[in-house]
Amino acid sequence: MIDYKNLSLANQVHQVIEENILNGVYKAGEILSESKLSEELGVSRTPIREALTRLESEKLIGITPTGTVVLGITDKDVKDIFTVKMKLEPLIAGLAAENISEEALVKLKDIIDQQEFYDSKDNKERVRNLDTEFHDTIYAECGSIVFQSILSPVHHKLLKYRKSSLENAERSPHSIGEHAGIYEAIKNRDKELAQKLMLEHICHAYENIKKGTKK
Amino acid sequence: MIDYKNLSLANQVHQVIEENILNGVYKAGEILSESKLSEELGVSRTPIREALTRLESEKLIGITPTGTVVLGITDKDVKDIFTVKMKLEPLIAGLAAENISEEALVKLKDIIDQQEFYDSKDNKERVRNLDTEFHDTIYAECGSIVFQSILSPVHHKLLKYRKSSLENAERSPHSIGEHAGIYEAIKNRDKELAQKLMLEHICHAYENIKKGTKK
DNA sequence: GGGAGTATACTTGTATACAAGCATGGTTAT
DNA sequence: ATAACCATGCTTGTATACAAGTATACTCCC
Repeated sequence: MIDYKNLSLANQVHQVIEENILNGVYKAGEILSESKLSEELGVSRTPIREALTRLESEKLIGITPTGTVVLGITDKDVKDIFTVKMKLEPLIAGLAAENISEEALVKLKDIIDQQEFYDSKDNKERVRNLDTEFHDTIYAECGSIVFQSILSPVHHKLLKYRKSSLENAERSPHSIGEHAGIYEAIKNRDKELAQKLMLEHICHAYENIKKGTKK
Repeated sequence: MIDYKNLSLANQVHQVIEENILNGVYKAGEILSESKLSEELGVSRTPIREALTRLESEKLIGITPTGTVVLGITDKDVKDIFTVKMKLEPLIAGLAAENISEEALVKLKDIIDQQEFYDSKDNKERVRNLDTEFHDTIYAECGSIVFQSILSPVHHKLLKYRKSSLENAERSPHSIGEHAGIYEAIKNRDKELAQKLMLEHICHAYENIKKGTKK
């Protein structure tokens, strides 16, 4: 399977703008102009528009004939996202335990190993990106395009909040340990355990985020 | 709130292509060409591309540098969609019972009245479109952009299957009756009842669809 | 006849030019 | 001074031209 993502300017633009929104560089309420983005990023309006179109379907921005406004995500959105994750993601973990391929198992193990490595090097950003990769891999291997298409964008939106959570020095090793547990359960094809551990993993992540946003 | 949907060619194109995919006019595996769509629909490639970009994020098509392939939805997707709906939509109904505005209540009532009217006129298509409007209104009124953005596209994907279900002569009045029950519960701000009735409504719809696809 | 190489006709991806609408600010007239 | 009107510069929306890559089919050579 060829990964075309690296080839397209529009995809790169999408990632950049998405990250800027989630990290607060483009703040909620701010007006984005296609022309300005075009100049800033050094590409024409066409790939910019394509990226904006996708960001709109993710509800991160709102496009009107008179301007494009940043919506971003609120604390309430985060709460709702975790509600969705708690309801659906254990199911996914169970499905993955049934359907995952051997290559994907190797990939999951590799992600966990890398997470441990970069955590020991205190490279938070890599750990965070690998967290996304871990969950995305499970989404991709559950065998359901419906669940994948719902959870993948939803999980991505937690970027900023995962950032504050995983930068909590205590949370990071716990999270990686939980990943390892989930991996083992999936590897052993233990559907029930995978579901249980995934639910706990999400609950812990949410509790940690709540702690982080309150202080 | 102004509805800009009617103004844009790209939105119209999106609707047309989406409908053609869901209704099987464009079959799974078929290759769509931007140029051909452009000629067929009488617009330039630009709005076509915008529509295809959105359809890709809905996972109804897959875009590669060598062509655009129709993915459509399978029976398994429908099963997964109902799993998602059963998990999330009762929550939404409960939230709507808490948050819905008076105008939206009037709108829901009006939708139900129209459904009864068009059902008596045997206008299945209008009944079906009103079903979408009923659920979309509840999504919009639950006060959560996250839930709305997940459930709205997911519900839309059932178009073809809703078609076969609601064209079942017996299901249609039942469905409308269930809508009325949900409306009453939301109007009375009875959260628990709204949740319960919504779950039942979805279960019935799914059972009916299963019956329809098996024969 | 079969195989290799090339040309052609597609595909998506990108850039740019043009159109229409709106908001804002300046200017002019009262 | 104030109000109305007009022009200017923005916005998104659309069309079109060009670029790069690929698959296929045809032709030529062996």
